[in-house]
Amino acid sequence: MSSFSLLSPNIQKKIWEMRWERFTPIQDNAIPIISNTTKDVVISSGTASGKTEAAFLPILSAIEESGQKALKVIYISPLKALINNQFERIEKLSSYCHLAIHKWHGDVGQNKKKKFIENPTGILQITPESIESLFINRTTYLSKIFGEVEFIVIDEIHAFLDNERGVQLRSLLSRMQPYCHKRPRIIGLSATIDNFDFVKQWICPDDPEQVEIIQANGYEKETRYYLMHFDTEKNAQLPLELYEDMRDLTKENSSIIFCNSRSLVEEATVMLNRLAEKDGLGETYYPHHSSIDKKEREYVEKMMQETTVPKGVVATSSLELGIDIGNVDLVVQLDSTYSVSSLKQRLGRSGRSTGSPHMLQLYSTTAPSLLSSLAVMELVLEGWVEPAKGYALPYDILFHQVLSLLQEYNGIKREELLELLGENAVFRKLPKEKMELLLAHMHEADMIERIQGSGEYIVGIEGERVLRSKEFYAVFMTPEEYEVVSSNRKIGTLHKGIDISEGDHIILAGRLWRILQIDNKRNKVYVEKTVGAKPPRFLGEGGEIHPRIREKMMEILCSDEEFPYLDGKAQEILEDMRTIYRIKHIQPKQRIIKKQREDQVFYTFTGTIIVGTLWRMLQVLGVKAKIGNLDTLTLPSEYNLLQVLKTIQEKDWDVQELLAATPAEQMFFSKFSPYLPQELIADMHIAHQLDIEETIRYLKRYEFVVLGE
DNA sequence: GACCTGCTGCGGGTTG
Repeated sequence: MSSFSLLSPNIQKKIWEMRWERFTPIQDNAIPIISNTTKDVVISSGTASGKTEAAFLPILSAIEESGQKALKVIYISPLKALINNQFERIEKLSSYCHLAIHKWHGDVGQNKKKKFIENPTGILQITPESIESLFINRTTYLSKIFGEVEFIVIDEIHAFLDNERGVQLRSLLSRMQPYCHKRPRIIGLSATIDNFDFVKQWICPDDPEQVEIIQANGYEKETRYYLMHFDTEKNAQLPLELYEDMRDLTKENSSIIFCNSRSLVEEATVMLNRLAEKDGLGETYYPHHSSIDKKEREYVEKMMQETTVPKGVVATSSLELGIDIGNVDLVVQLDSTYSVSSLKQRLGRSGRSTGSPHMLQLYSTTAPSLLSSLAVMELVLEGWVEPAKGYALPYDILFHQVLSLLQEYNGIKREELLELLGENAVFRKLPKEKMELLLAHMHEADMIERIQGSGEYIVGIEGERVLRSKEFYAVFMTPEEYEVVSSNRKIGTLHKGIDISEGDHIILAGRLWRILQIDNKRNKVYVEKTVGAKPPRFLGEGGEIHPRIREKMMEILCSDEEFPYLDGKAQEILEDMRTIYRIKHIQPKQRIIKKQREDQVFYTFTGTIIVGTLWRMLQVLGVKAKIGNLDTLTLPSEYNLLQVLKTIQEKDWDVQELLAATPAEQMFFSKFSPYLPQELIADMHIAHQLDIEETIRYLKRYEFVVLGE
């Protein structure tokens, strides 16, 4: 235990008390670097590898004394639930150190917040949105809170790398800096990710090379996995045999059953409980997704932690991040995930104790889903994950942060504002003239005003309206919802915009309900218990699929490789899909266009952004195409597609042409984009949705083969 | 062709 001697006596005492025999590999690697250097650190490894302790043991040792007088550590989490989980964990570790630990998020009462503000010491656990609220509502306390901070720990940092929420958080970290006596060290905790260069840049843009990456060396748990296929007709309910198989598998094991939609979670829960009832066991499966009431979800989480008999939780990605539901034996994935990192994270949730293997059961219900499941699983086995790439162009968050900054400074000179933005890690690279354009636009719309005389900017009348809303703090979009209520008990929510009527029967939170009344004014739906119902629909958007997954699918189609983890039916379906590729000797460097009687289908096998760009290019050339399942392009057979693709390749594309062909309702859209001038929305659309260079490279890289009827 | 995340201050009412 070489790391042991680096820790303070009180922490050592705690470790003796907990009877730890050894540190995990990640802890052994992290403790010396956090203790003996002043570097920023990323600790990257799977769930349950002891990352929290790897960071907090040395941090608590370092701040044990000074932390009793001032706030020394800010722990930032993407989830309130994670803060609540980690609160107990960190409190336990620090029980001999006399350090205060404070929770601050939307569910924490005003009294506790007031108490902390008056005497900020020790450790603060907080969400990005609540940090935003400090800058807006507690401006006079910022020096007192941030002045002595030495460590900023960011949990699940991978959840912040590619989205607007991460831009907001990174901006807030930059905004903290002027209040801190010295730059706090940033410690990121992450699931396994790729592209560490990007992460280093994110953490410390001024000196990325000083950031140290710590990974567990080599040791990986044994993984057992199996894929079964149950062919299902389009839009039909999943076959009973599938549910029976799933029931058998989860009868004697605790499990998480991941589904790709909330509706399916509801359907599967009811079906599995019916089967369990036949065994005389009653309710042993519980649904978990974001449209189920929070209290109900917390009950399920707690019950999973404490149960001694095998139970199953049927979930969406709501259980993908580190919410503690205890250990489960088995993870089931119903149809392919949309990303490799998602499957990897889900897989990591199985394995009851350190000795027992990860267990994963994949099911597929359609041929394309089988192929995708296989590709994603093979990429997990190869150790590949989607690389972090960031949020392309953050003008929407710039708008948001300008309002928040004006509130924070309560009047600021134009030059000072531009200087602050120029120092901000996420806005510094934006062109000056675009920033000026945004300020002029905000001024014109009364979002901001200039005080006569001093010329300082302040929040304008319209800006107040945006800033003073509780919707302001979070930068991501949320759908409008009804609250579903039964005799004064909250059950969950339904999306507005989905067709529902009084008298409809729905499944929600694993139970069957009849809709009594829809109150559009109060956004409430009143229900009563019933029998016989279908799950409701929810709104959703298609996401982005990385090209590598599609390429892998094509490689699988073109090879003879056998996958021993497939059942007979899956092998049969795969062989079926492979036939035409074998007969025509198709290679992975080729892509095929199947001519049919009335149309032709182009099997692109590349990522969504490239297909989207290609589709827009076809439109500019007057070629009408439809994007279908698996990102295929279907177009009338009269076109000579080979000729068209050649034209696209040789044309000198101007992105403005593609933009001009894009109707307003298909332009980039986010929570704050409606407040931007057209020019900046267009810039964002280009940066986020179009990739001419990659699309041309794709066309050059592959050979396209036309197959007849 | 989907999923997930977050939130102030204040006024008015209710509950222990």
